[in-house]
Amino acid sequence: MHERTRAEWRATRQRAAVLRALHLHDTFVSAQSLHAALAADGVTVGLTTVYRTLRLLAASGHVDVVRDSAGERLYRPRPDDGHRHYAVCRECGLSLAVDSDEVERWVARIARDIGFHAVDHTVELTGLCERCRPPMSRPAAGPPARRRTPSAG
Amino acid sequence: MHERTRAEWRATRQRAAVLRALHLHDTFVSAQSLHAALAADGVTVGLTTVYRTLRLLAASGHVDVVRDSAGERLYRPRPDDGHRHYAVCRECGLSLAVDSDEVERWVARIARDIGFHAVDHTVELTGLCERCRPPMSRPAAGPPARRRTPSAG
DNA sequence: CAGCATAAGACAACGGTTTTCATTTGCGGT
DNA sequence: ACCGCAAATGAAAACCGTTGTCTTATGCTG
Repeated sequence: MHERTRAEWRATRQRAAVLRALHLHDTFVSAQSLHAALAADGVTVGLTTVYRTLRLLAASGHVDVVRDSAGERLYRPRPDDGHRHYAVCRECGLSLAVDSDEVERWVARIARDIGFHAVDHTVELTGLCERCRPPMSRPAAGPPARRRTPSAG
Repeated sequence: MHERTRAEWRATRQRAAVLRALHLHDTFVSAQSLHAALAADGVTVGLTTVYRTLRLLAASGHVDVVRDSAGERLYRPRPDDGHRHYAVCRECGLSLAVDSDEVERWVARIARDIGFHAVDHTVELTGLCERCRPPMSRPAAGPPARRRTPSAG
């Protein structure tokens, strides 16, 4: 079978839109938020298509995926440096890439110790960023950052 | 208000059953598996009650919760030593408690570095245990361990 | 430009979990 | 031991994110 190297990624208005919207965010976003943002921008893309596109992007390693506490998948374009671990503020959604060499090494060692193969790992840090201080005894240090689900402006 | 220290955990047949069933397993189990196992044992407990009980146990820190790749919650009683991290075999469900001091320290340091407060972390290792070697070039070294969803025998 | 495989979109289906609400039941007070 | 009530149970429906189905539309390649 002499398959010519045909384009494995067809360029469509919708995919471009999803990509663009995705890159407008500095935080992890859910498929639904993205769809809503698109719609709010007057761009009509089917929810199904958003899901499909994100799934493709995730499968091809172009975006990172985390799960929030409710089990919802949140997406974010993977930065050039290949970072794969983040600390996510559970108040405003701010996500910071985190130096993860140490965990990688730790995981590798554990895997060897217990005789596990093909070990995959999930490391998720959630907390409150500096702007979203804990509610207890808050000295009113400015308003907390906005919540996720941005207006995609 | 002079509240007598009243039992904040009412003893019921159902809760005892869920607890007992939970402790019969050496692996993480889903609420549904547990419910099925109970039923197979002739113990009738509503699925709702299983969910509720597990939620309570998780909230009070008596069980650990992980999420499988499908987003399903899996539960396991927390051992006395307070371990909270496991390596789970994605083939047979075998779970091994893992020395997690190093991650704890790592998490604490990261939290300090980036200025996050009240940081919570999820560390999940999934792989193939020794009995469930990778399918590629397997030397037929005995059958893989049974899958999860045990018969609660 | 034609043909066709791929993609989009609307909608239904799915699966796990939670809510609802009427009914039952532990448990503390008397 | 009995009462009463808040807490717990359970069946069914609601929920919600996600995926499947199937028809129509549309890039792409020849």
